[in-house]
Amino acid sequence: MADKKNPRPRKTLSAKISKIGAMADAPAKPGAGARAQAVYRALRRAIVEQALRAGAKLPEDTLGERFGVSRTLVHEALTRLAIEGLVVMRPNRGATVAQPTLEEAHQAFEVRRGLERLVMERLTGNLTADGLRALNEHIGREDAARDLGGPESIRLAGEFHVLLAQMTGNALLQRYIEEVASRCSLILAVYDRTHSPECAVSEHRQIVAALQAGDAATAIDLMDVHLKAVAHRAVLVPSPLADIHQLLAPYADSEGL
Amino acid sequence: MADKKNPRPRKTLSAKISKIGAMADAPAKPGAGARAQAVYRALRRAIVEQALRAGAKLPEDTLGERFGVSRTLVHEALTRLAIEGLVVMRPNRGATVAQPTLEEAHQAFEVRRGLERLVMERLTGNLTADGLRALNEHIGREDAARDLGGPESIRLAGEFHVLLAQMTGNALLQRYIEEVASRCSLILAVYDRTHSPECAVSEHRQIVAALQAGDAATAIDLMDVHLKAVAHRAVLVPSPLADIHQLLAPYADSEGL
DNA sequence: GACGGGCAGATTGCGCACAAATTTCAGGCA
DNA sequence: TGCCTGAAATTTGTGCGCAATCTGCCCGTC
Repeated sequence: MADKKNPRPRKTLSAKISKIGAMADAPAKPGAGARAQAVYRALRRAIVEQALRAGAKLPEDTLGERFGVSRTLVHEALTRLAIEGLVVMRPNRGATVAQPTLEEAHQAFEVRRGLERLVMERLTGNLTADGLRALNEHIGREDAARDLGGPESIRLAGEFHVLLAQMTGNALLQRYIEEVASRCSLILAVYDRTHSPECAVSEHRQIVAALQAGDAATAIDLMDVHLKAVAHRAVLVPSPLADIHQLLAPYADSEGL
Repeated sequence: MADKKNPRPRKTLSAKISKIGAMADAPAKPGAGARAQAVYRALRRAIVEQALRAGAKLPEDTLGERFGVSRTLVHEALTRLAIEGLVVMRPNRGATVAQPTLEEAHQAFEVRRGLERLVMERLTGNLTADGLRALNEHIGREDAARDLGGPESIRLAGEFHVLLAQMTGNALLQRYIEEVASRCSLILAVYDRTHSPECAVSEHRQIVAALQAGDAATAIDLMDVHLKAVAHRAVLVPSPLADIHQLLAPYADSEGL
């Protein structure tokens, strides 16, 4: 009632904010700029855990509706994922979950080896008691998730490496490891149907042991072997459906297409 | 359109778009999504060449006005630069050119050493004749720009490393090198008042020579020494800010904005 | 004269709408 | 039957505006 200057039907969107905040790790705070981040994290996890398969379409409208935000924020989240290589955005054609080629897979693992080597060098003999406990705890979770099947265990395996990177105290290194680990997870999702987390977990144990022992050379070597093993498994078992582009490459080339 | 039996009624436009996206200096017609990219590149160059000093404010309105685009696109460009660490965006407070701390500087150079080592490993003994010529050509340009002073020569020094990364054929590695090299350029802009490109150029020469000779160990070592030498000059130096419109004029022109 | 409230200007956060480009689909013509 | 054509339906590109937030300034009070 009161004055006519008081038409205030704005404010209508606050309710949805808390929903977004709840699904990510942000509290029920109406923080500015936090919602795009939340969408970004949600999508990233969905991709890494294969809830969104490689090649899946990601229409901004649909996602915005689902998350309760406008296309603006979805677009920002997608842009970010595109920069990280988890999704591809083609002009006027929309975004889809990326389908890394075999070559891209090799490149990702190559870069990853270089970065993880830095982590090993940095961490050897520098593990705190807290850090060591956190690592063992995480490995325990990996162990527990081993029977739960692929998605969860793929994510945990990646997070082990992120945890290591975190302990270096090098924020940039951590970011790069996060990024390349996500990408590698996607690659495994595409190329490695029979992900066998058992060996990965035991390899993680060995790496931690070498770090604890202060044996840099062994730690680096173990990490290298570990990553090569993971990459090798993936390459050996290509999924025909997802790999169709790669399979047809020579035939397309031979016809000049 | 009579005799030509080209079966691509729908391919025409997409081909045109990708062409526009591919060319780096065509100010004529803006393609989809290309304008945000142009703003991004203009700002990135402006920062790397120190036209925009560390700490400078970057209001979306002002930049949009200067580049002739709306805040939407400026915001996208700034977001990207923020992800790369060249600018800082604080909620509701706007974006500024990043001011890396000494610790961040060390971290950046540490990661960079790891990445550049990968490049050296990859390139040793694998330089093509074309590649070698391109490298020498570039070094020639660095030489020529040596007398022209700071900005140009800082940019060229960074691009030398990008050129090397490009030759590995590893797109991800190239992207990371571009990113970390930009950041290092900003760091040098902040901490290194007496940038002496002379030694850098001669070091670049030595690196190419080692690569050509196929001497991996030497190449890696040279690169390591080179980066450590560059990083070693860390002296704090405050500097005033200047008018954004004028500073950005050449960068806007070069992108056709 | 210093401190605190708050008012005004400057900027960002973000939803929204219109235009352009793409894909889909229905009908028409060899 | 099948390809070509074109219009409708989707979906992205991007400018725009309002509300919220932040900052600086002015002023009343102790």
